[in-house]
Amino acid sequence: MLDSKLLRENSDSVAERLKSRGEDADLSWFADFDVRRRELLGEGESLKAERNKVSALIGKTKDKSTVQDEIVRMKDVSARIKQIDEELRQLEDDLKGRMLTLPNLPDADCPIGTGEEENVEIRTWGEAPKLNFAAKAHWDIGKDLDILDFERAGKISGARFSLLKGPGARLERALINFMLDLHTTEHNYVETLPPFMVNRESMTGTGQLPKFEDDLFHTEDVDLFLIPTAEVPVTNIFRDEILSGDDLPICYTAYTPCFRKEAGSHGKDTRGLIRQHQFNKVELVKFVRPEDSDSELEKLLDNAEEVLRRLKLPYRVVDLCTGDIGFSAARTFDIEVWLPGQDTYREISSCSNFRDFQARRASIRYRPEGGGKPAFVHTLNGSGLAVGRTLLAVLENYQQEDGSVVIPDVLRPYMGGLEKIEA
RNA sequence: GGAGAGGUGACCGAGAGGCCGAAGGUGCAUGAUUGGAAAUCAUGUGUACCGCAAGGUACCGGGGGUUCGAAUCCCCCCCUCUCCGCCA
Repeated sequence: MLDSKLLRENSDSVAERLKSRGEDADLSWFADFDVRRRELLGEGESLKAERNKVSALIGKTKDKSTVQDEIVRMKDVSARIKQIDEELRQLEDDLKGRMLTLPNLPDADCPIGTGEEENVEIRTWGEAPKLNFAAKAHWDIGKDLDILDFERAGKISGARFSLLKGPGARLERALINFMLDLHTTEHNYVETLPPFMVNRESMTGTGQLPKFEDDLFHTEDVDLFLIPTAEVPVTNIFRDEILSGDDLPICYTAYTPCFRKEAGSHGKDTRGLIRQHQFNKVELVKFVRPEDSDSELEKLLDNAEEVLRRLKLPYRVVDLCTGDIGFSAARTFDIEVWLPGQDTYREISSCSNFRDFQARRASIRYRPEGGGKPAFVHTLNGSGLAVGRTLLAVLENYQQEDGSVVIPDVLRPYMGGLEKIEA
C-alpha cells in the first residue's frame, strides 16, 4: 500500500511513477475521499468530545433528575454520531479498497519500459554446454528415462500437473535439500516450514489480494487459499508486529509447494515442467532496515545465483523494467537459466525489493535501536530457486548423447552417490 | 466433534458500567552512583488519526447491540489452552 501522505502531497509525481509501469494514473478520487473523510472526522470527533464531557458530568452527578435534559440531549448526539460513523466507515472501506489495488512505485533506478522486451540484461555466467548432438527437451529426456510422466499426471489431476518417478523424484528432493542446506549453513538463513494454506489477511498483506484472486486456488467450505509462493506465509509471520531494531535483518528460507491457477496463460508453455499448477520452490525472505534494503537485495540475489553456480548451470541476470515488475515490487532482478532443449534462457528466480509496500499492508514495523517511533521495515524476497525448473535445467544441460543424464557433483551426496541417470 | 478456561500495552499481568489509555511488574530510555560494569535509586516510556498549535478522537481478539456513558453487560464470529473423543 502506498503512503497516503505521499498521495496527498505529491499525487502528481506518484501518478507519473505509476504511469511508468503502465498503470492508469488518475488519482483524483483520492483527494475527493480525503476531503470528505476529514469533514466527517472533524464533525464526529467534536460531537464525541462533547458527549464524553457531558457523560462525565452525568456520571459525577448524584441526583440524576437534575441532568435529565442533558441525558435526553446526548441521546440525539449519540444518534448523530452513529450516522457519521457509518458514513465514515463506508467511505474508509471504499478508500482502502482502492488503495489496496494501487501497485507499488518503481524505484528511481528501475529501467523504464513497457514490457519484457525492455528488460536489461546485466550479466551472464557460465557457458552453454557444447553438445555434439541435437539437444532434447526435458519432457523427452524424462520420458525416455521413465522418470517424468505427464500422461498419468493428467489422468490423476489434469493438465499442468506432473509425476516424477524413481531417480527423477529423488532428484527433486535432492535439489530441495541442497538448496536449503546451502542457504541455512552458508548464507545464514533460518529454515522455516510454514502453512501451505493461508487466510485472506495474509494474502492481502503481501499483495495477492484483492486484485489477483482469480490466480489463486481457494478452498470451498472454509475461506482459505493455497499459497502461490512461500513469500505469503513467511512474510506474514510478523504481520501486526513491532520488531526490535537490533533483531534486523531477519532472513528466512522455506521450502514449500506453490499453487497457481495460471489463469492468464492459456496455451503458453503447455508442454513440460515450465508452467505447472503445482511446483516446488525454495524461497528466501528478508525483513530489513530501510537503509539496508538495497545492499540486502544484492546479497539475496547473489545467494540465489550461488545455487546455479554450484550446479554449474549457465544463467543470466536481468533487471526488470517498470512495465514488467510485479504489483508489489519496487525493483526486481530475474535470474534466467540456460535451457539447451529450448535454446533460450528461462526465468528460474525472481528477487525483489518491496520497500515498505508490504510492510504497510501487513503492518510490520520495527523500533529503531535507542528507541524512537516504530517504522515500517522493508521486505525482500526471491526464489532460491524454483525447484521444478532447476530439475528441468539439470536434465537439459547435463544430457548425454546416449540419453542418460549426469548428476551434478554437488547433488551426488543427496542422490546416494548416483552419478548418472540411465534408461 | 463434545466440555471447560481464556484472549488487556514491546512482554507478563490486574481491572468486572463513569474516578480507566488502563494498577503492578518486566523490558527499554535518561540521570544519579561506579575506575568500568552489575546491582540499586530517581524520572520517563503505547499506537494511529485529525489539528498550524493548544488540544481532540479512536483503540483492552474482530463485528454488532444495550446505555447519557462499555475493557467491563448482551449477541455473533475468530483464535489459544486444558480434558474427552477421533486420528497421522
